Amino acid sequence: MGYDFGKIEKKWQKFWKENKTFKAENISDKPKYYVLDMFPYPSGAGLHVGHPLGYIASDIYARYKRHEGFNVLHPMGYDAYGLPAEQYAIQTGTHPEETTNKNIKRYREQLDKIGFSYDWDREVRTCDPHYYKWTQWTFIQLFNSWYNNKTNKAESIKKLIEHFETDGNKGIDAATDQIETFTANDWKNLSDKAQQEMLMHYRLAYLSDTMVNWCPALGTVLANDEVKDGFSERGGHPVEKKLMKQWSLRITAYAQRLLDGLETVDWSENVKEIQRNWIGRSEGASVNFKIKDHNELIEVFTTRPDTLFGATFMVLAPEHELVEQIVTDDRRDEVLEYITYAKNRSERDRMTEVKSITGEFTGAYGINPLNVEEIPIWIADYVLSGYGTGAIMAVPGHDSRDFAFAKHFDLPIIQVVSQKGEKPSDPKNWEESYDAKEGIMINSGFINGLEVKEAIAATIKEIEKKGIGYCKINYRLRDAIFSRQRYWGEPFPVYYKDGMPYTLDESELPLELPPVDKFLPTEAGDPPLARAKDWKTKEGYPLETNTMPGFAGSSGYYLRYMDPHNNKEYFSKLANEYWQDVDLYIGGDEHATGHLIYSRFWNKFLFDIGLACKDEPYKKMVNQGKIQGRSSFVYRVQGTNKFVSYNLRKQYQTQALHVDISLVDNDVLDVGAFKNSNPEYKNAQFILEDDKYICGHEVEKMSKSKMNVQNPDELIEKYGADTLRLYEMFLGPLEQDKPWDTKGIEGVFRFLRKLWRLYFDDNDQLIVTNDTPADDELKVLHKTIKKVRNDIERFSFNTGVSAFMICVNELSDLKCHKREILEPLAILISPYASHMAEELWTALGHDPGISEVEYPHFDEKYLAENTFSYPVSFNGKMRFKIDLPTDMPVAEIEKAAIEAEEAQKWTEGKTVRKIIVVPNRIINVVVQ
RNA sequence: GCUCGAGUGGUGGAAUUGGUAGACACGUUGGACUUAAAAUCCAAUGACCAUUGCGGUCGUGCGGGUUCAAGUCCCGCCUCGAGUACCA
Repeated sequence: MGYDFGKIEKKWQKFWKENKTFKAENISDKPKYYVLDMFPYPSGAGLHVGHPLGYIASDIYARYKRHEGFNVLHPMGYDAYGLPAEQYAIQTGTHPEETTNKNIKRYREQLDKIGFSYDWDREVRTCDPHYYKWTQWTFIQLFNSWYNNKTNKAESIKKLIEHFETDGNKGIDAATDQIETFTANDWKNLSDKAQQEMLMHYRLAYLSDTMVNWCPALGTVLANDEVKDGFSERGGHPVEKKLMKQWSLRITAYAQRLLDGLETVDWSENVKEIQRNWIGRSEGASVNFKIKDHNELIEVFTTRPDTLFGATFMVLAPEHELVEQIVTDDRRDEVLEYITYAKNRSERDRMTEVKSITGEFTGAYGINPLNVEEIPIWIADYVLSGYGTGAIMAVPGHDSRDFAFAKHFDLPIIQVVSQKGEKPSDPKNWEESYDAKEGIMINSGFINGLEVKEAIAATIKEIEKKGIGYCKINYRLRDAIFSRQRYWGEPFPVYYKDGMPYTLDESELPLELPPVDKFLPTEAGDPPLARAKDWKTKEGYPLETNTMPGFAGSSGYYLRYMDPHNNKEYFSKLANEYWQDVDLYIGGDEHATGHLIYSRFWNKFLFDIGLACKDEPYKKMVNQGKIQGRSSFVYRVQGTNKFVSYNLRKQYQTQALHVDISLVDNDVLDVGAFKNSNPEYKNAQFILEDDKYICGHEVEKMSKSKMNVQNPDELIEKYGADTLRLYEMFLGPLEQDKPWDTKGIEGVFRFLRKLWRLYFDDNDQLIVTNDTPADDELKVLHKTIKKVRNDIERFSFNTGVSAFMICVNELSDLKCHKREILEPLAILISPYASHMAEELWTALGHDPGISEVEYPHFDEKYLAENTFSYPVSFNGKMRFKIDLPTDMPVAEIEKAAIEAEEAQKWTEGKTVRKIIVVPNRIINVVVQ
């Protein structure tokens, strides 16, 4: 019978489930360790081999930590809201909940077969009212909070109202777009509604008219991170800009803290860098320009205030509010026409036509505040309304975009920075701008002769003194749009009175998702929830018809795992203080600008209001690479039904066609199966090489259309879960993208059977003896313990598997069947091949429960050597080896090396200049 | 364009701190066992040259450099991948 993985794996999966082996306790004397996988969306296609890669890695680590005596929290659940189930509902009428439950069930079955050590009692689903009650609850807290820049945290809106009542907004430094000041009297004279409108400018969850990414095909608004290159990430539909009343979260209030927090977490530099770019902090100055014959000011943001003397014109975004006021009558027609043109240009056009330069002169002039010169004001769509103030001072001499614009419209260019010792040249002859970050100021009044850095400081000082500007930090990060015009999401706990939104009382939560007749917008264009019957409060006020976006439910899920069945609160203080934060987070880096920013924000807010005890949610993160597919191809001779084998294809005009990888073994096509796979191929003919049809191959994304999807269930059926677990790890470094190739799995399967044979003979008889192990056997074991421990600690699971292979090869060669060696080995491999380890453990006479047994420690004394086989190099090239005692003095080693018989050949007729000896490493002889 | 990451045999990859390049595995070839198959085991396997044996030369994307010694460090390029894109 041999290694019967099917029987063994079923048995232990059942045992773990029935005994709740991996249940985590909230009260424990043990130290805690929290291992989390990124929240999966249960898609209809089920798992392919790429999905469990990270889960296997985290499972190995979690099991290792359990062996090390930690109380391990290793939960799993589902990010259950999402577009695919809803799109399916629109097409078929099936309720998304039904689809989602079905998919979750499938997902769970697949996960169970791999033998993960999850504590399933803690499972959460974002679409479960017991769960989303707390998502809604958090929204209410955000609505009732504002961000105090002075204390640098979120505070209660009640405190803000009290301040307004006594002092107006004087002395308030808040994250807000409210710039005008008002007094206590002003505040008191406002109507209820006007007061509510004012507060909207402060709330962390607020309703406003916002330029949004509207996706007509999906019928909803999308967040910036859900749009890629002007198309929706899900479905790839075109996206356009549209002004809509939407809920937003004031994540920009946290920009600096989100940036600073990155310094405190152990994440890959890659993801941290992506987040830094996404937050996009830039330091500079805000400067006010007067407008000739007008009272208004134009505020611009610049990172280079030192180049103010080089500003020869100004540019406003076409949407800028001052355009209509300042445009002169003789320019009005052209300017209005340009605004219309800019508005109608889709985001897509704008992106693809970056190089084309367009703009119009407004007829108005701004006044450079430092040299009082009049400079023309233009409008152009290369200035974005959404960044800074939507207006710039153009310094064509030292900014490539301004330069291109100036060249195109023949505007003046002045050089204000020059390199030390270099003569200024005439910008008229320049081919491109001189974007100098260093240099000496010229043509710049009082800052002439200063270094760029000094000039920036001096200019800011001067404009602050004159009251025309100030030092300013700008962020690229935008507030997060939080409304979706969809059905399958959390309803907002919000109702409207006099057109103003109010939150429901916490006692009314959860506000459950109502049934609707169709999952489509109403005829009036309102979101699907507007179809729900009696979608209003008891008092009859209408409820919000938007729903929350996908990232709402996934932002705080890791906190709910700490205390998932709590009906009174999000999670208890006790549970949170025990589990604190996630020690190890494993998942893809594709969430760098979405989930990983939003959940950090969410957590910081909960930290501010005293709920979460940690400011950062994920202490350490490892990003697993993607598993790519390995597609196979057949080559059809053009215009025929003839297929030519890979190496002969060049002799014909061919067309490469994807062929299902299940029809291909080791690049050889199963011709019969291929013929039967499609009626079109029924009568296909083949041009073979060596009587075989060889397929071509290519590494591509794993997808149905490329016919290269590898499903884990089939592999488990054939080889077992332990083989799959090991093979996924053996494939290569966890963090690296790598192609899936089923060929290699045989090697891992062979290894597990070889391991099995150390314990059992061909008749399934245990052959483990109680003999005392020899030194070389102990050495093999301890060498392996050292390597495997080290490899787990540094997440190098592929080399860990290699170490096991080497160990088993060596023990097999030694014919070692000794308990003192094989018992520790079973524990050592238990995080990897968990089912087999339990089986071996019980076969050795122990009670089940290897997962709690202490992980073996290595003893240096078994690794000690008496001799070392020195590689001897001549001028850096290894020539021969020589065995010498490990404690031999250097002088004697030199002598031994030189006098060795093989050395003569290399020293003959040459002078030995020098001998380098690194003890127990290398000998290098320098000859000439 | 900018930022980050990566380039090692036929393939996946190893070399953790500058110290034996190619561990481990796949694949391939040859052999043992077998009526046969599966399974298992043994041997060879970077390229080139020499093969009667000993061997030798080259080799980690390319070109330089530092060093007794470079896949690893420095400088300059090339290619691929990811992120971002008029961010002032």
